[in-house]
Amino acid sequence: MRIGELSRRTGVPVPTIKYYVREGLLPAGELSSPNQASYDEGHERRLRLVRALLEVGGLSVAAIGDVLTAIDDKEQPVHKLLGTAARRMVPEYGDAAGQDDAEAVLAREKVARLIEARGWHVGPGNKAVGALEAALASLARVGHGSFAELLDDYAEAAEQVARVDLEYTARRVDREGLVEAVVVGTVVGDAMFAALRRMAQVDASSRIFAQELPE
Amino acid sequence: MRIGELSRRTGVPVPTIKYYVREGLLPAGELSSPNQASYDEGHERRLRLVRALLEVGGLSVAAIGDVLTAIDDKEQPVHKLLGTAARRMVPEYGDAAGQDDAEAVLAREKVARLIEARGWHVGPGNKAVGALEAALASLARVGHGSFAELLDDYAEAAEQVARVDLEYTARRVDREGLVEAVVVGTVVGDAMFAALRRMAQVDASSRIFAQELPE
DNA sequence: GCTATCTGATAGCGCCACTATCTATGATGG
DNA sequence: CCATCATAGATAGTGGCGCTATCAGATAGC
Repeated sequence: MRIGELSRRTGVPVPTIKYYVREGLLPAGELSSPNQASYDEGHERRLRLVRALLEVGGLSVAAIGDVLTAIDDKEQPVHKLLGTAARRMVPEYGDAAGQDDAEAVLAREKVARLIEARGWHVGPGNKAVGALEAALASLARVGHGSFAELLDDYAEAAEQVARVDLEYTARRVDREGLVEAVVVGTVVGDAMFAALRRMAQVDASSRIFAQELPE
Repeated sequence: MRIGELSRRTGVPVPTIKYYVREGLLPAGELSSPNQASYDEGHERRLRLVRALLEVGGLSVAAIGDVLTAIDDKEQPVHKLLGTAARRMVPEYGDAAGQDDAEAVLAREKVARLIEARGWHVGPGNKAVGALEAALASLARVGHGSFAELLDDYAEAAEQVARVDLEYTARRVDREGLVEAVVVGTVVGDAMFAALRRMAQVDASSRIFAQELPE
């Protein structure tokens, strides 16, 4: 198919597709003549993936580029690859936690204790660890440090979710499918859970307020 | 305190503080003379809240402005206020789901069935519902529609989290504290859970890969 | 041949979260 | 009292990002 049809099928404007190709998010079409290129279902699929990561996952174009480059690198062993993928999918909270004040220190301790208690095999270099520390430090700074008491309940729920996530990815057989499943699952899974949490919150609070305010 | 000290205490540059005041995120300092204003702990607290919503929550300045305006509006009844707060804290997936193709229709059905099965009291106008629909539609479009099979497990975990969220907010007595707790809990809670999920995933997959690749 | 479409390249746009600079004023310390 | 510093308020500018517009030259398909 030509670029116009690709655009029509996916709803992505032609100049935007070209932009993605320039940025390395999408391989160029195969040239049949100096100014004619043809695109296949692989391109379409990749393009939809890019849009999902952008719109649902909120990833930046640069981050998507990194993740996809890792996916396409046939050399890298799978577990390393999953690492890069995961690393680029966590937003940078680096400077947010990097204040290194009392709250940051306490947050690090709390996270270390949690990991210890859970027996999790996660190194301190993990970005998610930093993100969690940043979140806890931030809570303390805004005077909601006690929200951290819910940490264990959150962790419990997170373990449940991670379990089914892993079951899902375990179904994949081929390498590319596996990594893609991880990427999609991680990114879209976040959005899914956040939405479900909101819905469950609304439901729970409507039950409470319905009693108190029966108007 | 003067603006310089506020800046030092929070690590936010003076021009940025002024910018926030202009944008309505922060009330102006009390003028003691035409070019001297004093700020108190209330300002400091609010400023920290703004930074938390920006850095951890990833909210836009405009969204934060809306949420804070709602918090400060002493007229509005609490439940309406919680509504506005929640509405502005969900990113706009509107046009992402708005393709109205087969996937979108199926996603809507799935979500409706889930709400039905869970007995949740959530209207279809709820933004979280739209976000979930968008996520599911997106999954289907990238060929990972079967990820939606995990929906029920996700919902279960979300209910657990929402339960403890509600318990936390129920402790608040004063109006402002309540709303703030909801805002902080929602926004930072998302980040917290996402980080925990990553960590749990890493742990779970390390257990699997440790067996397969005992290097 | 004619029109619609294409490639590849370059430049520009709109938004956003700041940041820089300026003037006029006042605070502060020796 | 005066030099120095900080401040308020206003306006303009910056850098990054995700596109979007425009163009020249070439080709497709009728």
